[in-house]
Amino acid sequence: MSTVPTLRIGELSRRSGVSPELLRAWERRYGLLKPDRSEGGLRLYTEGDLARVHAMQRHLAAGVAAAEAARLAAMTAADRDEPAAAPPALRAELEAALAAFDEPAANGVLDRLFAATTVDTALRDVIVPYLHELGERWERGDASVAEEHFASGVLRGRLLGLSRDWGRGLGPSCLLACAPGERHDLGLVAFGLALRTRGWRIGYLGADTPVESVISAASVLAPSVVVISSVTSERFEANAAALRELAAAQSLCLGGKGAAAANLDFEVVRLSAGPVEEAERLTQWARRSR
Amino acid sequence: MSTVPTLRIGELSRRSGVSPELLRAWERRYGLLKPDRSEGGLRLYTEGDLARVHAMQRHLAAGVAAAEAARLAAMTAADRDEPAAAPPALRAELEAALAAFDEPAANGVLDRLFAATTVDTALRDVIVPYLHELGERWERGDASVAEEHFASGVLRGRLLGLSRDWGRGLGPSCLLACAPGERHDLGLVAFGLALRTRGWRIGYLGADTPVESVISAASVLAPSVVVISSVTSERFEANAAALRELAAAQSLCLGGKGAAAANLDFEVVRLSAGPVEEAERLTQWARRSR
DNA sequence: AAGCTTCTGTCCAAATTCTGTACAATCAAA
DNA sequence: TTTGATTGTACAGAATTTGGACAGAAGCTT
Repeated sequence: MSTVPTLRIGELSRRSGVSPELLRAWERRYGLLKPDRSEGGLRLYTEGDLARVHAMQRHLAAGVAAAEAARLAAMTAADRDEPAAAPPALRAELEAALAAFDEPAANGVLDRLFAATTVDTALRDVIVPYLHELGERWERGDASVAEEHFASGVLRGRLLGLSRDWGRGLGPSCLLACAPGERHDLGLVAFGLALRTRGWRIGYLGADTPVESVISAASVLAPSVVVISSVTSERFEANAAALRELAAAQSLCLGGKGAAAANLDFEVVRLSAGPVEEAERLTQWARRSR
Repeated sequence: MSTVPTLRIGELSRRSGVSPELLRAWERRYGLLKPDRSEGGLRLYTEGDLARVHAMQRHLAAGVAAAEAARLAAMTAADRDEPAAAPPALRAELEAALAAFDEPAANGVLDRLFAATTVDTALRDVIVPYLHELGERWERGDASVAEEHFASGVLRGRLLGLSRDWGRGLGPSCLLACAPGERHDLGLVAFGLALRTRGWRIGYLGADTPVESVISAASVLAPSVVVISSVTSERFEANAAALRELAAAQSLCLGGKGAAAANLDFEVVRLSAGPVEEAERLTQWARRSR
């Protein structure tokens, strides 16, 4: 539900009929909205915030006290962020189709998924969990290499299709690469897509990228942030020296499951939760520190 | 980018209704436009720039703050209206865009390419030659790893986009995989697309696939032909035993540059010319042996 | 060369928004 | 009735955003 924050308080007031003073009061007293800020500190709201204000107004009109109404409005918004029926069923269908090497069926499921929900939700509730589970089955020996290859191919095609023109725009830019030797790139692509919906420009180098190559690409693209991803911490530790050098020159983050456990002798931001969650976190951080 | 840069600021102002001062302010403050310059330094705009200004105006009219409107306008890819150009020129443009890590520009070139010609021609005259040359530059040390990764990512996204539903249909089916250890999958994807235009059904396992995985996938999909690809002959030779076994059970072809030179102790069809040419050859063969 | 346009750089002013505090009306409980 | 919390509103003074203006130099057209 999160779109790019664009509306200032006056416009939100005009669209909702709630005075700017009251909007600020609701934010201060109940935390109803948590708008991003412009460089100069002006509040920037999303369409989703407008929906939340409308919910607040409905509850007020029904006679609910303001504090309660705010709580309810926040609840309904949270509900909407996790749409109910579709995703779990779709995830099972997707899994069945891919296990049967049935590419058209898998694409049909993905069609319905993307038609019914946002990229964020599709990634968070279906694709990433599916990849997670595939990885676990793989570790247990329950998934064949063939299945893993086939599924990766289908999903990579769809996700890269969505990545179309993700390098375009004016937002902060992020250079993405997998650590040397790392071949699991789909989580990184998902992360890139989640960043894209938040207004970022993406530069993508893909699987198994030497750190020097990241450095050389960064010198051309001058990204706001560089993110290097790996599922195992060893790939970070084996390149600690080069990574430290990169961290000195660039704003660097490490991502993927391996980021949390990596034992490194320098400070670095680690993004080891889900792609969508970390994209949100990185976006907040970028807004604060620009 | 989009048309020949020809409009000066006054003309752009007249067509958009935005004052020259404001156009310059938008450029300076938000980077909305990045016009080329005449020899004397005058700004020269394209039709695409006009579209971008119009997008900016739409967002402003919707009440979005100017800074955010510029961001949105730059994210929209409304500016594409390109004159058709000959493949050789497009190949050079593609190379330049990818060398500069300019993904939107590369996609613009590919858009024009696929709009102006068939998949076959695009693959044969632009994509495959480009990959060829990238490989040669890489061997000479003239292409950076970063460039190779970035270019692969962009092209993989486009080609896999075209691969949509290539497993559907009634024609002969072909299972594709790269040999174990082989990472260059784009030629194989191109081959799959060329087969697809000739009516084949494609099952795709992608890079670095163990031969046993190919066998297990083949047992599910029961393809008419299995094609395994590698750019070096060693990857075939190292798996000779497994390949012979596979060749006994399945109609097998070896593809890629490594297929011609591979020293093997059993008979196997080798497809080592270009993807499009070999797709044609394989299709003829399938017709005859049916 | 004349006349128009465009260049860069700087300044300005109106509108909007910011934070923080204050205040009146309402309402439930003491 | 009194008391205190809740809630919508108001305002002051500073800061931000944004469109516009202008000067002097330089490019472009005829």
